[in-house]
Amino acid sequence: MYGVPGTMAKPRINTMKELSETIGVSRPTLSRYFRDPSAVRPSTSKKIQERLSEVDYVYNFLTTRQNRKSTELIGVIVPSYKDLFFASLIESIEQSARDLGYTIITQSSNGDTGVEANAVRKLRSMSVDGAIVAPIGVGADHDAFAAASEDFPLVFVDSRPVRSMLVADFVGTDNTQSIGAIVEYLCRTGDPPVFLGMPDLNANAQEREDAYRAKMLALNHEAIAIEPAVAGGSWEFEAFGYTVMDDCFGRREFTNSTILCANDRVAIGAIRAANKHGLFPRGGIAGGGLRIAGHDDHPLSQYMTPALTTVAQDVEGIADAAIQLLAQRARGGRSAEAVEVFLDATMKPRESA
Amino acid sequence: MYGVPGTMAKPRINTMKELSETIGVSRPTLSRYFRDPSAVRPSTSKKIQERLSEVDYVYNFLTTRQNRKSTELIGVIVPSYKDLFFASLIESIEQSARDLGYTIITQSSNGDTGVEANAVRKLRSMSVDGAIVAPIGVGADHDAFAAASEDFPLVFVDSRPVRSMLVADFVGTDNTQSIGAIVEYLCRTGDPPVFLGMPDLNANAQEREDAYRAKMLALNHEAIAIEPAVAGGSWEFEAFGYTVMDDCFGRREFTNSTILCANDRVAIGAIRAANKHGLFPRGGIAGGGLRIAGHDDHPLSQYMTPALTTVAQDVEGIADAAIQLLAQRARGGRSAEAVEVFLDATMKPRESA
DNA sequence: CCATAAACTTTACACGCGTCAAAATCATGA
DNA sequence: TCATGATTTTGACGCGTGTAAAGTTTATGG
Repeated sequence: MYGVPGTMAKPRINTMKELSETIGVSRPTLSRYFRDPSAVRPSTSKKIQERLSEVDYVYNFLTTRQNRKSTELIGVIVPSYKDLFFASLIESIEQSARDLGYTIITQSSNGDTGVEANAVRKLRSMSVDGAIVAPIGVGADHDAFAAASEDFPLVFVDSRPVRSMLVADFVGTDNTQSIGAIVEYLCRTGDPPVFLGMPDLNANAQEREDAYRAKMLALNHEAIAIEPAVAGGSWEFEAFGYTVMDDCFGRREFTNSTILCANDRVAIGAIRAANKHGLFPRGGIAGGGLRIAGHDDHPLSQYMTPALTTVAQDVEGIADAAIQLLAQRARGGRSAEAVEVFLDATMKPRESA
Repeated sequence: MYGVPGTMAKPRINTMKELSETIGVSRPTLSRYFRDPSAVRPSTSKKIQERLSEVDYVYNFLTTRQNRKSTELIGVIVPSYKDLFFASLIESIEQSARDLGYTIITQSSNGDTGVEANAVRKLRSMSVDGAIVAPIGVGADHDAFAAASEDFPLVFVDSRPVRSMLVADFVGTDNTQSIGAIVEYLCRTGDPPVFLGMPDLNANAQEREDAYRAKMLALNHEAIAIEPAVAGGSWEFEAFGYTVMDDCFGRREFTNSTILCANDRVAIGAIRAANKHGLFPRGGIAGGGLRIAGHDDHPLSQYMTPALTTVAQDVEGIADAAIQLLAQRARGGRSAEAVEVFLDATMKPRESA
């Protein structure tokens, strides 16, 4: 089937043994060539290379990985694909990994700790060299992670596993710095902000609120957290932000405030609520009354109206640091001490605050 | 490292042989048990199950797949993770696949045909049972796909491969129906729309414009496509939509038109441009003048201001149909004829038009 | 042309599991 | 208790590749 007009297919070679016969070198030599082309004599290397281009040979991924001491596989688990922050993270991880010759196995835990545990188990069964996990946090399967960390290095990103889970590497944004920066900015440019948290699904929820309170205290302002009228157990952050603020604005509360949201997706929902209530009159530009700010620099935040003022996480930096750390651990090059890498976020002042 | 306080780890079992010894059954019996627990005597099944819960055994994924006739691996290739349409698609695919016992290998081609070809090659090396590909289209590596389709069934989703590439299965939205529906809606509720295309990166670009022209013709209206002032070679659709319309609106063109965008991401950029120019005065709600509509029902489209009127693709339906089709092909249950499944999209009238 | 080292070939075993055939054991009913 | 059939065990081979040891060929320098 699948007729391919106009091209004649190269002869298909299925195994390395077969290939070695048609190419005229021994199988071990081929094996060495694939591991490192410069490990064989230049004339041989050239010969292999030439014949290789004339046939259609694909190495057997499964078998090679089984027999290598290292599978060069790295697992990635995120709570959701449908979150552009995680999507950006995966894209960066895939690129950084490609450069180092790693293959990425991505899985979504779908915000479900059971699915997350299964994903971790699958990574164990695949003998990955390491895993990068953006954890769910609340209700995580302690044992699954503990067992996995016996098998391979584990680097948490975005948010740290909840307290007392296990001591492991972490790469992420320093919430104290990032929230501190935007609180400072907001206080400097207008009213001190109130805080709209995110659903309590991972450590960032608490950390960012704590960072907000600390900075407000340091700046001698009263910290005020908006009490959500709805239970926030879901990862639908926009809906959360919208519902909570629609409720507030409906009661004419916070309609003239500066609102710092725990992340951009919540902020996008909040902006939507504000626009519904007509609270950004000047063509969408904040004008001294209501202001809304976020956290993360979500790819669409600049397309909101008003364009969302936020702090940008260094996604590429996080991805790169996580991969590097994993690679070092895999080579046994790091101390046994858990490493925590905190990257700075940078202010993105735009229209909304 | 990674001290785990308070829990005593179960004894680690590495191989099936080891497991069979500690459990007291033979290895082949275990193998049969894992394939189908009901294939062994109930008493044996129970015994295995009990002992299994007392130890920490993970099967070797790599080895099992190597030896099975079917790897139960399905590859997925998308042009980008940072596009919520594809992200939704992947999430749905992963779920549908999970139900059928498949493991998904996801890769992003990053809008690069070279990367796409490599991804296809990797899937071949992994001996996947099949692959679901949202193709780039323009400049695709014909040979890579042709070779792959010799190895395993290939289902294209979202957009069909460019003409003459190869005859393969397709699952996606019927652009004629979806564009037709929204053109009809727009004509019925206001001015007939002009069309703002998407960068010419896959078949949808041309198909949707064709569908627009056909429907306009059928409705006896003049078809007008906005000529983009910028070259649109990138997947940054929001930037494309914003730049093109910012340019138009700056010249006071189309400021009072109904604009149908080829997809929501373009529309989001266009809305941003409109808001920048103050073209949605009534608190963001379209009021008979400028109207903007999209295509896809991007997860954030309802949070735009004005909320984006669009047509929703049946993402779950696409994912499910693709997996089902692949599963049937893998079992050899389908004819050799290429199958094309077209799903209907549903109108999502909101505020923007 | 020969000594020497580098590169190669040959041969062999390993990895962990699927799978098959033959032998041994078990459960069931008469 | 025994015959019978179902289940399990034993032993073996296969998958495609990594890898090591031992022997053979090739390149290099004198």
